[in-house]
Amino acid sequence: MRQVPNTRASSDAVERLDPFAGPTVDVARHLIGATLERIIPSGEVGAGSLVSGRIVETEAYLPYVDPACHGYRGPTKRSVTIFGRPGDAYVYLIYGVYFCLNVVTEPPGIGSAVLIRALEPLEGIKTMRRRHRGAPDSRLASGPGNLCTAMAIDLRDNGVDLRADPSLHIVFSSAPQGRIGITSRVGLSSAADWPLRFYDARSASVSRAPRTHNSR
DNA sequence: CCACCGATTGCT
DNA sequence: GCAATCGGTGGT
Repeated sequence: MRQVPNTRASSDAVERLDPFAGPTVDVARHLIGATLERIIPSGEVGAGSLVSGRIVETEAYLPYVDPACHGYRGPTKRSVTIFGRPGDAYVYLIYGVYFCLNVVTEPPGIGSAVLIRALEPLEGIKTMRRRHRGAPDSRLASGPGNLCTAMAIDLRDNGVDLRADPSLHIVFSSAPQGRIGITSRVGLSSAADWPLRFYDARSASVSRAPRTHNSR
C-alpha cells in the first residue's frame, strides 16, 4: 500500500450538488451505502421484477495516472463509454464470462470510473436467488460478476444514465455510514498496491478478497 | 494472422 | 489449482 497521485479536479461544493461529479476517490467512498435499483429486463429470468441492493464495496479507477484504468490508454471500442458523462454506466465483459458494472466519474472525456463490487440484497431477493442458483444470500451479489448476474446487467446497459434510467439507477444515501474499510484493489497486476478499494466493514456481503490483497 | 492476457468465478 | 470463453492489444 503506497502513495496515490492526487487527481482532485473538482470542488466539494460541486460534489454536494452532484454526487457523481466529485473526484473519483470521493465518488467511490460516497457510493458505499447508496442503493442500486434494477428492473429485470424482458427475456431474462425474473423479467419485470424490481431488485435492489445496498452498495457495500467499490473500487476507484483514477483519471490520467492509473495504468489499471480502462481509460488510461485512450478510448477503444470497449472503453468508449468510460469517457462519457459522470453517472453513466460503463459495462464490460471480463474473462469472456462475466460483466462488470462501473459508474463513470469526472467530466466527459476524462476516462475514469468506480467499479461496483458488491451489494447487500434489499428487494427482490427471491428473484436474485432464481437467477443465481444455489448461492447463499450473503453471496448473491457479492463480487462484480455476481452482482451483474443477480441483476441481469450486461452490455445492453453500457452507457445508460444511472442518475435517471428507469431500469437501472443509483440512489445516494443521506444517512451516515458505518465504518468504511480501505484496502488495495483486487485482481490487478499494475498499481496493485494503491488503496482504492472501499467497503462497509460491517457488511457480510463484501466479496472475499484474494489472499494477496493488502488489508488491515 | 497469432499469441497472450485479463478489474472473475465456481468446481476439482 | 484451474478451466471457461471472448475481445483488446501488440507483435510477426
